[in-house]
Amino acid sequence: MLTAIRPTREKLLRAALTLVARSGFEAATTAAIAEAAGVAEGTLYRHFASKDDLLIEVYRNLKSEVLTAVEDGEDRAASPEARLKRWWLALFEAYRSDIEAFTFGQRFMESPLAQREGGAAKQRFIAPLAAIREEGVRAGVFCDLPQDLMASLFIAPISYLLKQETQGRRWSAAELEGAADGVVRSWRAG
Amino acid sequence: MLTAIRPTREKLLRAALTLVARSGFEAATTAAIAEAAGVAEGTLYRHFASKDDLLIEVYRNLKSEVLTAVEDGEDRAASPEARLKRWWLALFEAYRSDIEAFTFGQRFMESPLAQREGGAAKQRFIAPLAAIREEGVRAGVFCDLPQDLMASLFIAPISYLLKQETQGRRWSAAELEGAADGVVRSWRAG
DNA sequence: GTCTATATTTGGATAGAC
DNA sequence: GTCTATCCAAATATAGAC
Repeated sequence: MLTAIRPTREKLLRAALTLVARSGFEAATTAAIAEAAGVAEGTLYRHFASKDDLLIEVYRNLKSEVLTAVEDGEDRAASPEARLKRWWLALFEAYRSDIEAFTFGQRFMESPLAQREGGAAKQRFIAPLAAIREEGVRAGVFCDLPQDLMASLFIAPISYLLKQETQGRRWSAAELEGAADGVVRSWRAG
Repeated sequence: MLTAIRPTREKLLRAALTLVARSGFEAATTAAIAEAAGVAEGTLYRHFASKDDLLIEVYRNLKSEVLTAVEDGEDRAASPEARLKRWWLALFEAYRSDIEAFTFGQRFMESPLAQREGGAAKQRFIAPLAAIREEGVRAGVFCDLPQDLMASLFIAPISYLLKQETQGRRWSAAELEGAADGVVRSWRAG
């Protein structure tokens, strides 16, 4: 993410992301962001109207990146269960590949800025999942609970396992397989 | 929680909790906390050495309250699967009964203060869960994945579903039953 | 576009009267 | 124990030279 088309702007975005991920929102002052980006504090305001705008931009960028990475791996021919498992693993890997971005996202969502953002990105994540669920419910392999509940059973473990990776726990491929299988079972008709 | 043995102190603790839950960590300034508690700003420092100490105290109190509430409902005679489900529902209800405390906890854990707290409370949550898992693995009903992975599959949906309750989604008893059953299935041997 | 310097506000914390 | 008044540091944002 954050390609170098507009170098200073991208440096500021990545500096803010890194600061928040490593030291929390409190640490991401305009002075600290500018210093980490290697520019003067005043320069920040040539690229963003405010600090909040900068942080919201960071969040939108990273959501977009993760989504693009995940949408690639789809396989529409497979069974609902296989597709579910594959998508779970793909989403996990997408976040894991930029763990600082993941941590930023977690913190952003617990900040007051989250309300200003709106949550438009969320729907793009939900839609493909809803399609898999629908197909599985029709086939009788998935239980017929509300979509938002099923989505929570799917996404929550990703978030929790990644949080532990930020704290030093590294999940092996076999462990992730096991977790993905667990998530698939949690969706199964009783 | 926050009984009225030391009224001013408890008012400050609850004021801080409410402010963080409703408006985020940024909003919980010493001025705002004191005003919400109905005392002067200087008074805060008669009861706590610093603002951080106050917030850490809030967190420790709420963890302790939730744990006490949950430990009551244990039933050692039941099957591992039944105990797991019962404990999941009990933990959900314990947090739900003070949803502001839950939100505070989420935000606290994403703040730099989390590192200072240490996470001692976590072990008290894990231990009973580990016992249930052990028994189920021996009986061959649960799959044999690492304890921390199993714990994540268990706790993560609680956190996610509660977060949605803070945003207005109210889960019915039937939906929670369904979610709990899903969690139990996620633990089952493949 | 970027820098230096600075205006302005707000935050955490303390002093001292009551 | 509580309040009023205040100090000091830090944070956001702007002005103006280069």
